[in-house]
Amino acid sequence: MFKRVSNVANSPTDKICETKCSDPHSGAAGQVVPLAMGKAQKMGEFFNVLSDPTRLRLISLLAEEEFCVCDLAIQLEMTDSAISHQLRALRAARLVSYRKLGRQVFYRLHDQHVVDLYRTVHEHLEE
Amino acid sequence: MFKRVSNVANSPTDKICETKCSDPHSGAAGQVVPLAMGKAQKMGEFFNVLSDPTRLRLISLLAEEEFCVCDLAIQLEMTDSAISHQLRALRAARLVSYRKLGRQVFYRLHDQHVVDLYRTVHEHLEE
DNA sequence: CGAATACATGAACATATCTTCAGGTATTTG
DNA sequence: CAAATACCTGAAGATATGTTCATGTATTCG
Repeated sequence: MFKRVSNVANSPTDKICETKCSDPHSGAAGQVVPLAMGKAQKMGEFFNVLSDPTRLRLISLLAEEEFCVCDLAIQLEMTDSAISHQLRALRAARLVSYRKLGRQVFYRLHDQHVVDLYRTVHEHLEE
Repeated sequence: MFKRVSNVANSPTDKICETKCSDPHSGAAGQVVPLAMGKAQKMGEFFNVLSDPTRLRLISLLAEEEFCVCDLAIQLEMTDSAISHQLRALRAARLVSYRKLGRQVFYRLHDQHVVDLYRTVHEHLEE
């Protein structure tokens, strides 16, 4: 009993609060397993892309229509470079697509799913 | 024409790419306004809380049932302190509620909305 | 072709973030 | 009451992040 099962990271002095899940390996009833590390990492990275104000403002514009980098920079009153860096992050997360037209690059949201998520949270915070 | 309207932050040498939004103040047709700075900040903070793997794993557990701090620490194989710090962040964001029972504190998700958002994104990343 | 424009990129710097460590409070138990 | 337990908190250190600056590439135009 009270085995901590190689709980390496825990405090030096093992404590005893076995409310309902003392030994995860005892095939008890309420088997609740946390999200796996890898998936938690991926999911965190996804939310992290949405955690920057500049990127959210870009998304708010692209939710309306397509824009080239320069216009985005003008509307947000930031340098082309800063915008380009952030668009790079949005591209890496596959949240935006783009098409080249001459020397301009027009960005748009990759799919409706992003817009839905954005609007859902936007409304949720309007309280 | 070509007024940049106090575009202080932009590059030193003003450039000229007036695709469709040169002067936001000219009451033109496609009036697209970015998300306000303040709201973008708030929204970013919200997503930021969900951008940490540990907090997401906590949410994944609390989506199933109520847990005390110690049990959460055991399941995630982390120190009570680390968990407590993260629960503090989740509390500040009003994502979790808690009730004290003796010397234990049981946490639960504040409302179903969080669970919905978590599950939506979770499924979205399962591709 | 050469200059200007539109965009991308790497390095650097300042700032933010997360875990650990060392304590501190409150409740329970012997 | 004293010790142990459950949890909280501030400071510190390592790491991650975002903007700026300087530069590079590609396209257009004179």
